[in-house]
Amino acid sequence: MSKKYYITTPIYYPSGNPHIGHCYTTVACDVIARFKRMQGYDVMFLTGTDEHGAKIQQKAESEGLTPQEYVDGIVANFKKLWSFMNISYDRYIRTTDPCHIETVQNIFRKLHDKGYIYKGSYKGKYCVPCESFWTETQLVDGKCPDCGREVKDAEEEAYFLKLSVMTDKVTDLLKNTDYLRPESRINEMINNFVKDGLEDLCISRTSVKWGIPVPFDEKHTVYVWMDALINYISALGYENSTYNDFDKYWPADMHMTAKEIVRFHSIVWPAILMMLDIPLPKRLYGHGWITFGGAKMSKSLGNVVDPFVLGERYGVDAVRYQILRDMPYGSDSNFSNEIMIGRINTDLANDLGNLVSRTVAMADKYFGGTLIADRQPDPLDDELIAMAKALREPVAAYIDEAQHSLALAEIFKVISRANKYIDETAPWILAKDEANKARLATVLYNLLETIRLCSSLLYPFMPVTMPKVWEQIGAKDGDVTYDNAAVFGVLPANVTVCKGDVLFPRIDIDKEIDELNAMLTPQKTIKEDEDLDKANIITIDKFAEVKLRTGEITACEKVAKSKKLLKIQVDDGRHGRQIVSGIAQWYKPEDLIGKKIIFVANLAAAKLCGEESQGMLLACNTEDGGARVVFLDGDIPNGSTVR
RNA sequence: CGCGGAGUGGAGCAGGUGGUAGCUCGUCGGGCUCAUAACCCGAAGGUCGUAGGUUCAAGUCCUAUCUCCGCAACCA
Repeated sequence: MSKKYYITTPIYYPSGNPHIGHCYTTVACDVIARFKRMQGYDVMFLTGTDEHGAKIQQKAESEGLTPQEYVDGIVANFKKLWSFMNISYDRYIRTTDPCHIETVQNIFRKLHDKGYIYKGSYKGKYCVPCESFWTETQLVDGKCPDCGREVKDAEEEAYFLKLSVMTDKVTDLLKNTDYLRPESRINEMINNFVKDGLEDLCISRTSVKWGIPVPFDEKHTVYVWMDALINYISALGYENSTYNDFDKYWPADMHMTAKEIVRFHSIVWPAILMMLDIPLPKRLYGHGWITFGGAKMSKSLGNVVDPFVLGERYGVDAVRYQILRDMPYGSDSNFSNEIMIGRINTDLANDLGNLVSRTVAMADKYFGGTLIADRQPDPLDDELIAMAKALREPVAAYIDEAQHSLALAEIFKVISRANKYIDETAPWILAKDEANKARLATVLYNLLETIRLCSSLLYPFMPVTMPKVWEQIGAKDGDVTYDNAAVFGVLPANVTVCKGDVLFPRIDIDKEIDELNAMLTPQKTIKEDEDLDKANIITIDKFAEVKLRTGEITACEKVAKSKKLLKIQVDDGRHGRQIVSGIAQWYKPEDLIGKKIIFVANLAAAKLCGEESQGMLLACNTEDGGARVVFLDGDIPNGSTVR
C-alpha cells in the first residue's frame, strides 16, 4: 500500500504578476512535496489561480481586455515563474476551469438542498454609479470610497451560508486539534471571529458579473471566497467528471497559506466541509510575510525583488535557499538584497560550496581522483559520523511541520562540523607521508559521505545544484535515496571523484549593490515623469479650475488620533481656514509656524479623523516616500492668487 | 480604553514550565594552506525597554509604565 500526501498552495489572485511572496509559499510547498516523494509518498502537489471577482473585472476593463483574456495573460506569467523556479506541481487548478465551475455549482446546490444556504437580504450603503455595496466602516466621510459620491441605504437579496450553526464545531477544531499552525494564530482567530459566535456569510453577489453563476438563480454569482476554497477538492474531481482522485488524495495533508487568509482557511473552509460531511484537512499552516525593511513592496524596490531577476543573478537554487532559510517560523522575515547575498555567500559559497570544492580537490590531488580502499579509523571521526547519521530524522520532522528554516539550520550544522573536521585531521599533513595513505583515504571518504548525506537531504531545497554535487563526489542515483540518507558508508570504498565547476560563486556584495542601484535609478525617473505626464495632458481651462492661493501658517498642532496628520491654521488673507495635512512624519508643528505656503483654495472640505480640512497645501514627493512642503520666500501678501 | 506583535552585546534573532545569558553575521587577534581571500580557534562586546513587587534566586512570574511595528481609521 503506498502512502499518499496531498499538499496545496493557496490559489493566487491574478490581479498582478507574481512576486517574491508568492514564490515563498510555492517554494516552501515544493520542498515538502519533493521531500515526501523522496520518502516514498504518492504526492499530489496542487497550485493554481483564483480568477473571479470584481477586482479582476475592473483590472481587465482598465486594460481593455475581457476578464478571461486578462487572467489568461497573468496565469501564463505564473506558470512561467513556477517553471523557472523548478516548482514540481502535479496539477494546476484555475477557478475558470469548467470542472471547477461544475463542482462549485454542484456544491452550492447541495448545501442549499441541505438547508445550509438560504436566501436573505444584504443591507448596506449602496453607491449607484459604482454599483457597489459598502459597509459603514468602509465609507469615507459618509461617502463612497471609490468616487466620493453620496451613498444610500439599500438592500439586495443574496444567499447566505449558515456559518453560525458551525460555531461550536469550528471552535473545537481550532482549540482541540492541531489543525491550525502556528499555535499563535489560534487565539487570533478565536478572539477576533469565533468567540462571539460566527456570523452567517453572504456568499452571492448580483453586482459582480465575473463569477460563477448560482445554478438555480443566475442573476447571482458565487462569492469569490466560496468559489476559491472549493478548488482544493474540485481539483481532485469532487462533484465533477474531469478528475478522479478525490478518494485517493483527500483529505489534504497540508494547506499552506500566508497569514492574511488564515481566517478563511481556518473557519469558512472547515465549516463548508463539515456541512458536506467531508473529512477535514489535517493541517493548515499560516506563514508570515516577506517584508522590505518598513518600506512597502513598491516600485522603487520592484525590479530588484523581481524573482526572475534574482534567479538570473544568483541562481534559482540560491534564491530558493535564502527565502526559506531566513523566514522564521510563523513570523515575518525582512528581505533585502544585502541579506540575500550575505546568506548565499556565507552558507552556500563559504560553507557548502567550499566544502565540496576542497574535499574533491584533495581526493583529486592526493589520489588522482580515486580513493584507495584501505582504511584507518580514528576516534576523531566519531562525532562527525554520528552527526551525519542522525541528521535525517530531525530534518524530516521539521519538514513535516513546515519549519524549513530549522531543517536547513540542522543540515548546515553538519556541514560546519565537516569543515572543522578537515582542520582537525589536517589531510595536507597526512599527505606528506606515504605511511598515512590509509588514514588520509579514511578522512576523505568520511567527508565525501557527509557531503553525500547532506546533499541528499538538501535536494528538495536545491534540486538543480545537488545533482551537480553528486557528480563531483562520485555518487550514483541509488546512493542518494532517502533510505541511504541515514546510512554512513554507502559510497564505494574506492570511489572516484570528478572535479567540477564552482557550485555557488561568491558574490561581491558592494559591487552587486552598486549594480542593482544603477539598474534602478534611471528607469524610475524616466518612466514616471515622461509616461505619466504625457498621458495626462490637460487644457488651460482645466488648470484654471484649480484656485491656488498663498497663506501663512499661524498655528499648528498634531491631530491626536492620528500619526500622520497635522492640523494647520492658515491666514489666507480673508477669514482664515484650517487645513489638515498628512505630513506629521516629516514636520514638527513648530517647524511650520510662520511659514508661507501655497494651498488649493477651492477644494471641497473634508473631515479627517474628525477634523475639518478646508483645502490642501502643496508639497513635493521625495524619493524616500516622504514629502516636502513648498514654502515661499519674500513678502507676498496672504491670499494672493498663484498661477 | 480598537485588535495584535515586539523591545536581549554593532546588526538579526533564540531562550520564556525561574537557578551561572546563547546563536548567526559583523569587529579584533591568532592558526592553517586542501579550498570559492574560503576554513578552524580565541577575544572583546549585553546590569535581557523602564520602575516597582513575589522569591533564597527573575529575560524567565505579577503590577505599572515608556517606545516601536503591523492591521483597522487617516495620508485633500
